[in-house]
Amino acid sequence: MSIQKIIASFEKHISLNDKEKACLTEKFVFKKLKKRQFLLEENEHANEVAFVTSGCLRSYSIDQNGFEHILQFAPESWWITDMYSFISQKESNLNIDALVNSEMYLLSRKNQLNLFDEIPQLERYFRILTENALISSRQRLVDGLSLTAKQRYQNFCKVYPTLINDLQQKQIAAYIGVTPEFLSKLRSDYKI
Amino acid sequence: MSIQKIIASFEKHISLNDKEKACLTEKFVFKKLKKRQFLLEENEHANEVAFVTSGCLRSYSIDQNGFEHILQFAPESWWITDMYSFISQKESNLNIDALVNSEMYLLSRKNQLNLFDEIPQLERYFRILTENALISSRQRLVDGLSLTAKQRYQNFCKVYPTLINDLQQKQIAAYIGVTPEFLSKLRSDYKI
DNA sequence: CAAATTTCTTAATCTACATTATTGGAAGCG
DNA sequence: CGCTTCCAATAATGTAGATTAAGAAATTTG
Repeated sequence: MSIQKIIASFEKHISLNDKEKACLTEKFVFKKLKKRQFLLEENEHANEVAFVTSGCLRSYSIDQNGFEHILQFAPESWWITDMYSFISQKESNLNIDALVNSEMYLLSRKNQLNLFDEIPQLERYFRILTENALISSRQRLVDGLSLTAKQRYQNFCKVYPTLINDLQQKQIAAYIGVTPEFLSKLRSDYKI
Repeated sequence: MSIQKIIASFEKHISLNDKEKACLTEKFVFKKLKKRQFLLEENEHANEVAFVTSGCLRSYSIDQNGFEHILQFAPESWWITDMYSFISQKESNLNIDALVNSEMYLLSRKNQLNLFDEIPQLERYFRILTENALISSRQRLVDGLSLTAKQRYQNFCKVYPTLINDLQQKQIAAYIGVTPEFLSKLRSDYKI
């Protein structure tokens, strides 16, 4: 069953006995989204974090001029939520939607906090997960400040080789921080 | 004693008994840095995380053209390290130095991991700390993609009103991602 | 305290990337 | 199956912010 993918993810960092696994799995709720459907919209509350078992989601903000800026892609076996809203339980500034038909398991903040008390190893898992997310977010900040658009694109191709084929160019553009037109130019220069 | 500032920081998120506090404090090592001295240099290993009790540190990377890009300021009661090197124990890409004479307590990764086992509440504290750091890092990413340089400067003034007086303009410029010349222009436009 | 160094300001010029517009092709849809 | 909507490519023009330079103010150092 696909919920095994969550267990597998946990067991990369911690070990769980059968009782703990049973306790865990009943806290998750299965959900399907069709392409373009939302998991979360701006001004809603992010009550859950999602573990994607198939497909691909993205989180993004929309600026004053209506442009989308993508914060995160979540393909299979990735977690996604609006961390700010999830933790503070305040209104979200982000949108999360499905780029293709997708399946996922949802864990509410309340259930997550209960799990932290019941299974301290789980708090360790999420501590490690968050540390790694922070490292990559900080690296992306440095890249945004140091690299040209072309270098950021080449970097993206190197870091996410599997995503490159599945994503539209406008999604990649909205992630690396350029217009689709300019990314198209970069790619055509690159071919020559 | 200034190590009380660490305890105070812990107690914002978790509660500790006297025995735990004693166990804790003996794991920290006091350190002073004079202005411009390094806590960490590129290619070294970040073996410790620092809790600043006075002064101000910064972490930054140096790009191909020799320009500095600041990732984080750490004034009093903030933590700072190169998370990537600290966790992976690989070579750091960052530098950390003191902007003014500073005092701090260092906690080694080894001691930190031991503390996580001895005092599970401490793992909770660092989980929360890392969650908050991730939220602000992601917000900064969005701001970098959505806002103009002027908006980022105004934002910085709003979010870090206490830092504005203590920091040189070139440090603020290296944080918000503009040249010192352009920040100077922004500020003169702003006054009129 | 004077010299040296660093930082800030101002201004002219330059460029990486945005904006706008047009076209052709692919994908969704009734 | 044709119609519509979306997406990628190309190109002309525009602009936020970089670069360069040089003098003034502040800070450091001997």
